[in-house]
This record gives sequence, C-alpha cells and structure tokens, in this order.
Amino acid sequence: MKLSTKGKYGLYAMFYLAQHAGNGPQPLKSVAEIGVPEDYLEQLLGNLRRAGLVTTVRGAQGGYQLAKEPQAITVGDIIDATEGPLSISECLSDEGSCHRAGQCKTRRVWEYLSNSINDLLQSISLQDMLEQEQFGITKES
Amino acid sequence: MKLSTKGKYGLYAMFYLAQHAGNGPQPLKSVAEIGVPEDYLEQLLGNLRRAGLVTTVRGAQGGYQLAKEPQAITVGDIIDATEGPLSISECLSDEGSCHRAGQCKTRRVWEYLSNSINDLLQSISLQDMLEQEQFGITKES
DNA sequence: TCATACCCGACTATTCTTGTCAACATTAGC
DNA sequence: GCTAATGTTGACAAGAATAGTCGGGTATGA
Repeated sequence: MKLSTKGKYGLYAMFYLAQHAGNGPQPLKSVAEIGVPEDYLEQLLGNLRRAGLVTTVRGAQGGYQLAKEPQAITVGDIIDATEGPLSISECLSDEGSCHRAGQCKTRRVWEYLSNSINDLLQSISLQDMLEQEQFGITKES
Repeated sequence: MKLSTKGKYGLYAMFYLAQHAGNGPQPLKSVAEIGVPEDYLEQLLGNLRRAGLVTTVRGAQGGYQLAKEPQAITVGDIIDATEGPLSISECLSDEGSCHRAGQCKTRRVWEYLSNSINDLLQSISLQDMLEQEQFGITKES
C-alpha cells in the first residue's frame, strides 16, 4: 500500500502554491522547480483545477494559484484530486464483489480502515503544513 | 492509494484459519474456498509462513494453521507479510531522495501519516475480527 | 510405494505508473 | 493585429507492478 508520485507531487505543488499565495499566479515553469517534469506536472495541476483546488489564469503572465485559503485545503483533498478516491478494497466501491458471506466479515475492517485514513488525511490542511508542528508530530525521529 | 489483492487475500486466508483454529491443519484446497486461486494463495501463505504468522505440516493430512493466538496477530502483521512494508512515500525509506529543502517539509506529513496508519493496522487483531464490533466501528453505514 | 500435501522458482498477460509529445486556445503587451 | 507567454487537451509509450499460472520438487501418513 503506497502513494504514487501523483499524490506526492500534487502535495509538493500545492504546498509551493501555498507558500506563494498572494503573489499572483505562478507559472508552470516556476512550480516545476519543486523537481517535477513540467509536462507531467501539467496533468496533475489540471486534475487539481478540475477538483476546484486551484484556479488558473491563461495567457502571458498567467499561471496557477490556490482556489481557497490554505486552511480550507486538506491533504486528503489533494490526494483525492490527484490519485482518485482512495479505495482500500474494491469491496467498498463495487457492490457484489463480496460473493461469500464469510468474507464479508473482513469488509467491515476495510470500511473502518478506509474511514479512519480518510479522517486522518482530512485532518491536515496546507495551513497546518505552513505552520509546521501543528498536526500531531511529537516524537523525534 | 489502495491495497493490492495480496493483502486482501492474505487477510481472508488468515481469518479463515482463525475460524478453524484448533481443528488441525487446513489444507490449501480448503483455504482456497474463500475464493482465491490455489496457486496464487500458495505464494501468499508462503509469505505468511516466512513471516512467522502460520505454521505448516507437510505431507498427507498436512496443511496450514495459525502460528499464534488470534489476539497476537494483527491486520498490520498480515499486510506487512503479504504486501511488504507499507511505504507511503519512498522519501521515508530512501534517504537522499528529498533533494530540496523546501520539499522536505512535506516529509513530516508522510512520516506522520505512515505512523498513524501503521498504528491503526496494528490495533486490529484477528481476535477482534472474530468477535466483531470490537475495533471501533460504531456508525451504521 | 503411493497419494496427499506443502515448497520453490520461472514464466506471462494485463494493467498501472510515469512520463513525453504535439497541436491548440487564450491573453498581455507592444 | 502580432507575437510571445502561458494554460488545455489528448494521444502515445517505456517500464514496473500486479495477478496469476505452471512445472517440477520434497516430505509424510497410510
């Protein structure tokens, strides 16, 4: 179980935009300095735009900027937008794939895990990241 | 971010073994009745054996059984054994892939998420699953 | 010794990931 | 209006991962 680079890059990009909020639209070239291929990043920002997390200004001097305040955007929003909704098990989305009653006892586990992880992701906002220390990290590595 | 079938099938199989604990070794054929191809399941049970979660008896009347009590085996153990350790981001395992200081602020997020999810997975045992209702599910779907 | 069962490694088809590329649409500024 | 800067879109492709499949072992109870 791991995140693909889409979610990771998406968070990088959104964090970059959060850091530059208020400075006008940031062109793709600038955002790509976080270390992501431009052509690939473009796709991800497209998804983030369609999800309503960033707005764009086309043409010269255009670029990308956050569509909302940093505290109104969560890590979960970003991962949803870039990776698609996380589904621990397709049992949860596809009804009918649990063809045996015995197996369905495990379904409740997926349900519980899925809900818990979603809550977790929704509990961290870009603002929290800007402020650091805000989301429960206490132990030193 | 999703689990592969390995983790899912692994949990099915382990839950099956938990349900039949005390009835002697369960042959692969029986376990496969949960709806997993025998040849594939064999690989997964091999991983579970190497992880010390099941023991096997070879030869006629042989089969697989839990290596420990159901309360001593967690969903996290099973997923680790079948899917390999979950790594949200390779930033956490591979040092040096965070090549920019700016990006590394997001690293703490992965760290936090990773720890939280691991704790979550470790908090559910097979015994909890046998007893149902035991691992925090309260809301009706 | 034979049937039952686990053990192991190689092989493969399909899908997903991670980009790359080319053509197009929009707009600011001269 | 022209041009350069910029976002938009969809097609394409190499490589890796997933989800099995297969063929031959080895151990053991009857």
